[in-house]
Amino acid sequence: MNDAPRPGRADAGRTGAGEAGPTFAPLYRQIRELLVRGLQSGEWKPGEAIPSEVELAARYRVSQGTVRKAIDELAAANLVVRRQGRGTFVASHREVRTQFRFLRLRPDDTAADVADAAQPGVASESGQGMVMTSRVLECRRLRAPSEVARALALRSGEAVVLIRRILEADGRPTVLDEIWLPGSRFRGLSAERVDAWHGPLYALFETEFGTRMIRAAERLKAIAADRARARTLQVAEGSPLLLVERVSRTYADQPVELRRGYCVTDRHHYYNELS
Amino acid sequence: MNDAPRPGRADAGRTGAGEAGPTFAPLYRQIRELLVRGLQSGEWKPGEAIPSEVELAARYRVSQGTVRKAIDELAAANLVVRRQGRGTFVASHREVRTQFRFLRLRPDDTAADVADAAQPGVASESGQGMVMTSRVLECRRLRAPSEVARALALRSGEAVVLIRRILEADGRPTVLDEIWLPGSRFRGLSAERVDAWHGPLYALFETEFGTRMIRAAERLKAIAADRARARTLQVAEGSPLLLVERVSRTYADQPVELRRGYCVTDRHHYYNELS
DNA sequence: TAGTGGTCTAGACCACCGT
DNA sequence: CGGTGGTCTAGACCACTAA
Repeated sequence: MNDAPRPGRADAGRTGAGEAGPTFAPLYRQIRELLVRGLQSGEWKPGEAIPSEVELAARYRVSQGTVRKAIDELAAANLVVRRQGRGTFVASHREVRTQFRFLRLRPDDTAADVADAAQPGVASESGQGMVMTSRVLECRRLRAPSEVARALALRSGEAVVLIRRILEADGRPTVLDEIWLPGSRFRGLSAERVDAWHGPLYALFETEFGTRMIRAAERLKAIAADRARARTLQVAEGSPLLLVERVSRTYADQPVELRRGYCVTDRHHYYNELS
Repeated sequence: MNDAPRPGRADAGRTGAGEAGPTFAPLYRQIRELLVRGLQSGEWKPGEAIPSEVELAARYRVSQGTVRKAIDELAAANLVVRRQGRGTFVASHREVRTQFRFLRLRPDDTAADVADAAQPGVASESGQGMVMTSRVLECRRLRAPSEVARALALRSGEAVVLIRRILEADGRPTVLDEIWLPGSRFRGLSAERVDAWHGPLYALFETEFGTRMIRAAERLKAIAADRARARTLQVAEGSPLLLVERVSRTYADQPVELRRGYCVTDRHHYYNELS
């Protein structure tokens, strides 16, 4: 990162210094991006430890404090998990801590939620009993409809995979998921493969297809169940359903999943915390 | 915070050291709590600057770095806003930056949202045109129903204020809000007062009643419009509505608002980002 | 015991802001 | 210009974990 004893200059050795590009980022942000590149390239895989702070400081010729600040941001973005005395690990959807991060639907009874939620971020972790069983209705490959192509940043007509599945809670159909994935990333994906997998879908994607979902944006609407979906969810036609439309992204903000979840919210609700 | 030259001891001068209480927090966390107390007590009011980092460091006999880390956490929790070269300011619902923080309903057309959202937190700030006009239907005082009392941590039967209002977008009724507030905190609140106020409701609460909403938890459901609400919202009875139930809290996690918003989501959606 | 992340300090310099 | 937050460093010590 720097070559000689540096007199505290904040921008020594900046990438692209002096060029027309965007304003230059501080050192710790450059380090952060280098680390992200390491994660993206698979240099360090989910569940594994990244090098220690001192080692990274030596590698990049930077103080430990600077590396620390870089890692702090990665931890805040849930790309990495710190464990005192052990090291810093690449986040994985296989771990219990993180696997409920993208699952906001909860059973109503949960005494937690609105009631307590004394600790800002911690309350969400208590969501345990959420054992919904998945049943795949179909999994087929087709050409992307234009609106799916747009969401996934594909050319219209490119190959995509469509998974339709039901999530059941206590034997009751609760969520109908329609999941669109880019065909190129998910070659061998099949209904059997999904059904055989025990655990979160994102863990399957991460382990078997090397695609880690990093963040997502959701739009929620209340809609009336059409005939087909009402039937599938075993509710009356016209019943109110919560539609959760999600676009998930991996490193470099590349969209890799479009998901529409149609949720029966008689016994469940979507939980969110604002701050 | 400490008395003499301290040899790097991490827990010198801890509050309650040696007692049975919870495990002791690091220095910067104690400082953070002191600052929160200052905010809570009104020592520094919304919009005002808090003392500079060096001044606080001197006051608490701590290094600037420790104060900095404390303030970092307050900034992360949106209690405070840093402005380089100017100072650190108490967050206020009167400011444009923060006033859309608790408003997740957006018009569908928004080209942003799911489509781009290139920067995690930044995308949300673009929500500008959200100019919905408020019309108060009623504002009355009554005894808290048990379930409202529970949410607001009041004794059942204590005085509460109920505000019912309509939010209109482009002249169309879009949200029906039922807002419950503890009577004790909101003495002079009336329909006229709310109607006369231009700007976010939370800005009114903050400025006129000294109650700042810090964070909130929401539960969302899709429900069918009953006769009364359908009429108010000018939709067909049985139409799907997005019910957003929110409990807002102020300092010390005290609940001070229970709000139920019934949203027509034909032209709008609830937006959320996961990470 | 050795290695890791976590805390705290002290001091330097920078970028930005208002006067 | 002086003051503020922002970056970076170097070094000390702590708490925790695993061997």
